[in-house]
Amino acid sequence: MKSARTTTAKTEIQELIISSSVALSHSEIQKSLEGLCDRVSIYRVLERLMEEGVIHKIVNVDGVVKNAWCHSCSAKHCHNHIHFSCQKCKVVTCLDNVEPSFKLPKNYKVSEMNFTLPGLCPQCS
Amino acid sequence: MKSARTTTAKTEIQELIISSSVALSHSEIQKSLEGLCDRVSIYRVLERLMEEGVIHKIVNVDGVVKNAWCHSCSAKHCHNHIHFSCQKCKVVTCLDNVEPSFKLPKNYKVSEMNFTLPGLCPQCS
DNA sequence: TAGTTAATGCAACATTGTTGCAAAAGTAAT
DNA sequence: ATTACTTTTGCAACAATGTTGCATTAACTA
Ligand SMILES: [Mn+2]
Ligand SMILES: [Mn+2]
Ligand SMILES: [Zn+2]
Ligand SMILES: [Zn+2]
Repeated sequence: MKSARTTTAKTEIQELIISSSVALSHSEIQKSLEGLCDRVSIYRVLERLMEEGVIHKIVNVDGVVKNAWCHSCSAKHCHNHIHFSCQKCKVVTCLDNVEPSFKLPKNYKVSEMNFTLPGLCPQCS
Repeated sequence: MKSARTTTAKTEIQELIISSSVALSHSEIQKSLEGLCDRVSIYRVLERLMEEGVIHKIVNVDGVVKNAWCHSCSAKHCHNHIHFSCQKCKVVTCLDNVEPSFKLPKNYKVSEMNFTLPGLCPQCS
């Protein structure tokens, strides 16, 4: 019965992600924290937040992993919304209410969805 | 006016990707080639094939980059089809004729599409 | 066949992420 | 407040992936 503990690192990282309007990468989080904790700890806190189901990861087209707070998924932890990835300002945004529809061939069992659209965001276009 | 040259490495890698029914990662290609060329050369050949517009990259949910031959995009180099990523056998497949539809907010200019669905493929489910 | 230059091999490096283990810190009971 | 217990952290070391510079090799052209 291991119980989670409230630490400065976890609180700070959590607040950072909650208050951010865009998804954050590990390196972006590290810069914001300014040496508050080790880089390994950031990975472990993110891992913990994932297990708690309060954040989700977005693997960008360039391979950079971004972390975003789960705003839309309340009861069941799902995120089948689209992510927009601006090629100019490098910002990744959750388009929480844009959910694509498609028809899959038989016998494919989907467990998750990962949609990322590179392009130009409203600010940059 | 630099002109491309036909080399063993390029020919081999190209044939490997063409004849494969699934998308291939760098390490998978390297294993198949059995020391035919340096790993850096593989990266450079893949880069070249990308520029030629004959292959496309798929960034998997686990961050692994897979390379696939462009079968569906003939004239214009586009790949707005879905990719299925089996969590059991780790295979990534292009579902060339599954194209999702969605409605984006104004002022977003999409240049590419990236759809990946993790789950269980027909063989594994 | 010789000259030109694209492509390669090699070493060195950067970035991202993982693991083991001892030290530190959070939590609850005394 | 002190103690005991266990989670979380810091550090070092490592692995995987990708990039760059430069000398050498090899493909194409004349
Ligand atoms: Mn999202
Ligand atoms: Mn594809
Ligand atoms: Zn932008
Ligand atoms: Zn499978």
